[in-house]
Amino acid sequence: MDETLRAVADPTRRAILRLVRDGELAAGEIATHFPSMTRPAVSQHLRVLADSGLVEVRPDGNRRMYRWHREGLRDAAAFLDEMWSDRLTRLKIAAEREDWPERTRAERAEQASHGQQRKDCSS
Amino acid sequence: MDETLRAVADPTRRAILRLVRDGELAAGEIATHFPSMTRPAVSQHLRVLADSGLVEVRPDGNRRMYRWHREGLRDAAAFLDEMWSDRLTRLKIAAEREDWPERTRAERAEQASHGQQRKDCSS
DNA sequence: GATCTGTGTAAGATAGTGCTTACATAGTCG
DNA sequence: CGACTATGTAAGCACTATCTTACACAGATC
Repeated sequence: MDETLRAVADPTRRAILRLVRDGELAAGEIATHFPSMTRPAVSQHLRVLADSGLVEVRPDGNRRMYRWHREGLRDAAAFLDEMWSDRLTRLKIAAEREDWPERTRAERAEQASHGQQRKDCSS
Repeated sequence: MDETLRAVADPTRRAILRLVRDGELAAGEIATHFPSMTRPAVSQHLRVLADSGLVEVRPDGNRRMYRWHREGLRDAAAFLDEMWSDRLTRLKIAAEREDWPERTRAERAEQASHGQQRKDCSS
């Protein structure tokens, strides 16, 4: 998840993600969208995105086609939702679990880091 | 937004955010949660979080109280929602705007970087 | 097979991050 | 005031990130 968030923190990489979000594009095609930067630089960004699971690669003859991989953002989205939900919501959840917030503040911080899927609200 | 995402990409800083999410804590109090690291290191993390707008600071006598600032994550959340929403949803939005996707792929990638608020679905 | 095209990788320069120790500063309390 | 407490800042160091140029290599094409 560190890797994912760090990957997404770069504006060039976010722009690449938007380019490949709907359909796949060849590496060179992607590179032409960034005339201010050399092709190898773009290639390295693509590698970072692929390593963090944000895009998938498919060889096509000579070329390598990149496409957006939705699941790559799942953990990051889960973190944001966890942070975003308000105190009342989380208190209610805690109450349903018969947890007592004061006792579990640290524990929840711990457990929340590796479970919990995103509430799907837009797809 | 780069700054925000980069701030959140660090696991120590995410842990700090969870600590101050519900109520404010003094810097020293926060530092005690990270025995593996010196107090100045934590102080520097707090500075990064404050600079990126993810926490707010309030002097209290001798101490400095930190608390979670929800709006700090807004742009980051908006980006995730933009990426997360599926092709059909975005096509529908484009249709309502009378945009034609093929023509506007690059344009949307451009404009999407600085508008659009998050659909609030958990608070 | 020779060559062109598309693409990744290596090496190196430069800048940035994240820690540590040592120090500075501001408020509190006797 | 003087000492104690809470905290930020400075300097330095190791490590990492992000570029560039030069090169390697696989697949297409003649």
